[in-house]
Amino acid sequence: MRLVTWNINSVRARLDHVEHFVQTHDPDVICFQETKVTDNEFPLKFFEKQGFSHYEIAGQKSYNGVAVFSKTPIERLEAPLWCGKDDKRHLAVRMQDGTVIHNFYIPAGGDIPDTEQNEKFAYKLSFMKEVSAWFADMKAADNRFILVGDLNVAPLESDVWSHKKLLKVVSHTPIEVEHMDEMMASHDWIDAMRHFVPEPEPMYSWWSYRARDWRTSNKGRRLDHVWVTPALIPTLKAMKIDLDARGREKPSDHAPVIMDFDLSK
DNA sequence: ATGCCGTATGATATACGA
Repeated sequence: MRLVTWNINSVRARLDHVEHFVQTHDPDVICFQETKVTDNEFPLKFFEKQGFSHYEIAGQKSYNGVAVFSKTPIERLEAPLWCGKDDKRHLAVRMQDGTVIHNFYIPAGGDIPDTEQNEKFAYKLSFMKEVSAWFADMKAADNRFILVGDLNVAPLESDVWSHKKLLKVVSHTPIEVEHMDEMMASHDWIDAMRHFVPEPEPMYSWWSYRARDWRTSNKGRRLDHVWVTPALIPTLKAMKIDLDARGREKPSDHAPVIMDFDLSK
């Protein structure tokens, strides 16, 4: 099973990118974040043509929005209204074999890493707190859960181009890393990307649009994640961050992350 | 990295991203 997570930064602005990606990599399931479109405006016919007959979408106008497309049937699961907001940042689905996929778009958190001065930062931390409590409540040793998405935190030193320079930059501050550590501990989540690229090897999935030459300067951050519960560790087969997608004309600022599983194990 | 950019919107400026 080939699973992809991709912050697409507007699905309608990126259909040619999706088509090229699907033809090149043939994923079975794609989890999108930042679709930026209401459900009734979603280009569903395009995805059906690409071979994805099964989907769940949760969108709104302009901001946020998540979607899951699958070649095999998926069933949507109930999930909370995080922080009391219907912000379209989470979709939970179950595949036919019982594996559950959680697709998240965690709030970016604004510019100032201070909960007093910046309510977006407070919202980001509260969101992570609520997610942690929710997963802690449903913890069971045999759960086969996958959590993917744009989590908007680069927790490790080697997840950013300069640990020192980003310590006070939202996405890599110690308080955010603490909240992410708590989230990981809440269900014994394993960082499946780091399973394949251990520290201290740098690993990034996002590069700012503002860099003149993102590939050469390589001032990236690893904001996109694939986590699995311990029962799924033996099923992990391969991982790739598709830098080619980031290098195409008018790309998303996030690269797709591809994870291959052997779920028969 | 407070920026050299990009997306969306009853838009010709503004909110948001990170």
